[in-house]
Amino acid sequence: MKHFGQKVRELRETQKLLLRQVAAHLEVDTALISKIERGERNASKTQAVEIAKFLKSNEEELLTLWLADKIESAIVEEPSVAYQAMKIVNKNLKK
Amino acid sequence: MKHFGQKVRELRETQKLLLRQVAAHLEVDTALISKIERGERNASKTQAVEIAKFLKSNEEELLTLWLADKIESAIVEEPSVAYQAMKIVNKNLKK
DNA sequence: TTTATTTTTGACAAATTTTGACAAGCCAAA
DNA sequence: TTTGGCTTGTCAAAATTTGTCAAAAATAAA
Repeated sequence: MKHFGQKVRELRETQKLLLRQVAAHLEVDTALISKIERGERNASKTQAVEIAKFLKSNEEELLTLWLADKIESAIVEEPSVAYQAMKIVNKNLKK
Repeated sequence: MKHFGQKVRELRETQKLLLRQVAAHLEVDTALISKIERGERNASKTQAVEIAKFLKSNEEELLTLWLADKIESAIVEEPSVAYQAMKIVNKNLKK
């Protein structure tokens, strides 16, 4: 399963767009988009939404990948119990 | 399913300990423990481990609750796709 | 009730983390 | 080589987190 940045890069390249063009749309530095695509930085939610729009992608799909990345970041600190913890969260989600 | 803080409070009260005593062990202010038990603040991983030891609880169980809280915090920003995102994380976990 | 003890609350400064820009670097194509 | 696109490292500013303090509130003891 792809990460947010990977998906963004894929979309961007398919559409033959430059980092510069995406950056311009978000009004940020090109370097930042580069980092986001390579997973070195996480996009803010706003940025994720803007990117989705600009790349004419399914917004929900991209936000899902974006959130998955965030969850994975949280898990890094204690991967050994990640599975069990996810189960708990799932249970809590349903309420 | 309980949250980390709830479980801590339960353990502490069962053992008839005061916030002050737990706080002393972690060398932090009583107010902080109060906040942690009520879920107003998240404990650091170190604190979680120290609390588990002091309350003679199963360390893994407490860490699991602790991580679940962290994941839930991450999810708050975009709950609508949480379930799908969790699925992705689960898949990635298995690799 | 008073009094004493414990817990909670809100505000705050300090510490830490995150953020994005900038500038210099790399690499491939011309 | 030069050019254009992307990457990298570093930095200050901004934002968030952290824990303390003092005071209020709740609880328990007298």
